[in-house]
Amino acid sequence: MKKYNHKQVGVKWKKYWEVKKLYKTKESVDKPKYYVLDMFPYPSGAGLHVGHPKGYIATDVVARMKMMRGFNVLHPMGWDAFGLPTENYALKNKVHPAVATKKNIQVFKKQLGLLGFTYDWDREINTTDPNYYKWTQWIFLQMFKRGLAYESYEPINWCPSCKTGLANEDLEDGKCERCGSAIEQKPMRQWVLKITDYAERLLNDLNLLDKWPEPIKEMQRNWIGKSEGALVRFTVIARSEERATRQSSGGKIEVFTTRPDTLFGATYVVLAPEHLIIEKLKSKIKNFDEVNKYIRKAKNKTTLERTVEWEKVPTQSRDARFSRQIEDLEKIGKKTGVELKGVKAINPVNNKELPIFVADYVLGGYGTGAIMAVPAHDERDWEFAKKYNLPIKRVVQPNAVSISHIHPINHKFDLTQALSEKQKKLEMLEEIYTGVDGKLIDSKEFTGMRCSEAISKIGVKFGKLTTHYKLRDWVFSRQRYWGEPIPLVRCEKCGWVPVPEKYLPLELPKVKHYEPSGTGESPLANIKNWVNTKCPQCNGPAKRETNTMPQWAGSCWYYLAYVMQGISNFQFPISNYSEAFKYWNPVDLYVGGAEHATRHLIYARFWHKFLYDIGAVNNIEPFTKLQNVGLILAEDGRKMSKRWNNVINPDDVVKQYGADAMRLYEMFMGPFDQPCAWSTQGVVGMKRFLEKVWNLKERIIRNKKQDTNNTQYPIPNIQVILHQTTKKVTEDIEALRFNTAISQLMILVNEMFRSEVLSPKSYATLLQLLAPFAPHICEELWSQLGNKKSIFLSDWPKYDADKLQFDTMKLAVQVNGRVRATIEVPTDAGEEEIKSSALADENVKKWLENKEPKKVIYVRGRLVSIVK
RNA sequence: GCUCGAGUGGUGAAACUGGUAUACACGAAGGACUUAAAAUCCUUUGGCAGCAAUGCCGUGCGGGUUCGAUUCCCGCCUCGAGCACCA
Repeated sequence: MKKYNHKQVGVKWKKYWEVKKLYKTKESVDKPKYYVLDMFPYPSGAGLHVGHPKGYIATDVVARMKMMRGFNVLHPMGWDAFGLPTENYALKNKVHPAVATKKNIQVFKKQLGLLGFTYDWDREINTTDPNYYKWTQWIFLQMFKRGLAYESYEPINWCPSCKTGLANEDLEDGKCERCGSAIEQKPMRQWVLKITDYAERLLNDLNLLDKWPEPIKEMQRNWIGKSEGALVRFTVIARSEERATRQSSGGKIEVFTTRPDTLFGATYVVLAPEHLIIEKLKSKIKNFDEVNKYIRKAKNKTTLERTVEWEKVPTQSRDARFSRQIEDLEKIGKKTGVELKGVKAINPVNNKELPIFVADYVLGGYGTGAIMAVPAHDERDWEFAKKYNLPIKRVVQPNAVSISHIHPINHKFDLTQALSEKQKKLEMLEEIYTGVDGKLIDSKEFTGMRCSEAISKIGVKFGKLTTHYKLRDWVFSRQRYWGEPIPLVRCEKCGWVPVPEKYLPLELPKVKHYEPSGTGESPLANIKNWVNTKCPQCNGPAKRETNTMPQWAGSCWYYLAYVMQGISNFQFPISNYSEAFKYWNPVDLYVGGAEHATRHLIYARFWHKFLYDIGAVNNIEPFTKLQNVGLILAEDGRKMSKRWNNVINPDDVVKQYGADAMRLYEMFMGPFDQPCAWSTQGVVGMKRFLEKVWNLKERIIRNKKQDTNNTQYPIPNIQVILHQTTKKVTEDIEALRFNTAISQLMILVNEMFRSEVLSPKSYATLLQLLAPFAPHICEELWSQLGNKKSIFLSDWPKYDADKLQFDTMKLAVQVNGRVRATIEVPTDAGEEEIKSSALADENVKKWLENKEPKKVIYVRGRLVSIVK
């Protein structure tokens, strides 16, 4: 008997699959489709570590099973290759980014090739291929034509180290997500996509995604950040202490509030330090110098907060620079502000004059940058009012129910007393109520009205009901080289003119120098003969847009590109692909890291909805089911990184233990979406298991030669376990519970191992069930059984629901909730029969102490519980 | 601070809808084979007591509901993730 040689088996079958084109996806066959997609990798210079393929293995297991279950499966792979890392790498190593990209892709492809995936490489895509990005450009132009891409001069996030503008999504704690530098606000010209037009749909349609992880949906909801409220205008007057008359200042402050019902409780108004009205009121503000000084300090503080890397500074070893920064921050304090003396705001509900403050706790970038403060019903306003001794006025009386929620009630608790204590505290303004379960007090004609009703009534009467989102429009231009050129031309006569479709792709010019200029201009601006062009409309002199698209552009539609690849090589028009889109969309299963929750996954949903609106696709959500991959950590429990020198290369693992052992191990490690540390010992265990499967084959041969009578172990046992395993493996793979599927396969193999003999049929079934996880070895053993066709062309095993149980079953017998005996009864025994045999058990009798049981409960197939 | 998610052997982890907690694997210990080692195979492996049968304890902590709780309820602790003055 030949020993299992993973290397030989691996090479042999990879070649066979390639030659037979086994994984070539066919169009429009008479089968249901299944589209299973991985988040395509960014081919970096470092190559893959063992963590990367985890998701790919999972989709491969699903793809193989679906194939065997009769689906027409699309399981493609490609490269998301534009972006800063490659460009920076290229600059550092003095190679062109296109060259570096090509090389990196080769390495990645070779590494992936070792693992035996079912990718249809005929559909490979690459976002940096002009043939690909002409469509990225085309989609952008469609947005431009419909007013969804616009030019803006607003200040944006600027990373001084990467020398480019960034979208909100690209920030982490106010720092550049890529390099960690503090972000500056820099006013500059940029292209922006109106994603906010889709905010409501992006939010609502999350409800359709019942196969997405709840946390991801929650993150998107937070990111979109919808809040409903009202805009209310406060007139600003000039008021001097000497003169008792109001003087119009000409200014108005508009505030956004979600609680217009508390308008009667507003006791002051607060502006963000960035608010423009402050400058306008300059002449009316008596303490303008003080205010101005404060504003500078506040802005400084924001920068400081962004610069200090709290989490990276251990308390013991803060260096002088950090200590100083932190000290400065602490000196400035938490919520601070300054009153604008000489001006007041008029509350529209009661004509009262309210003081106006500028304070750091109001953000310039949200709402209108101004708020009305209701300290009695808002935590932050309350804090501020306490600190600066400002008046607090209650206008909401909470319901008794909501009071009792504040104080947890237990049995020894006197509710009436608690209520009155709570009431006292509220009245003394020692505590506040911020909820909406209550009625208005002291609010003129609205007194007595429920908060929820008053929100709209007061909102409509004194302001305008509106909805606000945290989501900002997507800053879509980058001042860097390695990205898709934005296909627009600036003509003095015609303005911005799109590059006509027939001239797409607008190719990225090949240049020697592509360093970022840092001036806010893209490096493309220096290439005169590229920049200077003719207007497509009037043929007059014109200049090209020199900014490029952000890294996320190409991944917004790539799942459609794989489908297009099956039809023709990216030919216009889009209608060429309608049929194919109709067949393959949406993606049935999408697997990837959770870090994409608020970027790629929002952007792609946005683009897809847009493509739906222009009739390019006919469904409104691109991904039916989303599954997150849990990170694989290094053996030491840290993230795998060059820095820690703990990276494990999949090539080495494959070489030593084989692709099948590695695949099996990564699926067995633990729940798929949980992070887990790598263990080389674990891989060894999987190799042992595969050897066991290999050696089992011997028992079939022996069966042919020898008499089957002399066996202690009845074969029917294997039959039952085989049916159980078929059921469990099928269900578990569908639900992506790979670890328990594999453990069930191990149970089956252990059982087969205990048996002297094995029928070829049982063995074949085992191989089929194991094949999605360990394709090479199963294919080999399958062919050794005499099969001429690939195991993946065979039909997935079916189980018989009647054969899932043994003839007898073991039941636990509990007396007063404790297991005191185990009885064995025929599986088809009736309830009475089982109860009496439980009561007849010696041990049960002992624990019953000859008393009559009060109650006997039988739980089907589980246990008998006797109450003494 | 707020919102989720999670705490089970030496380790990764199982457990259907409230029904025998620790499946499966790793590691460890002992044994067989071997000149020896590796590999392989067999046995043991939650804790305590006991020769054993068996008993008691045990799923982060404290309570509760139940014949029965890892699972449900209340309160707390720890860890992880996300958001972080969003009016």
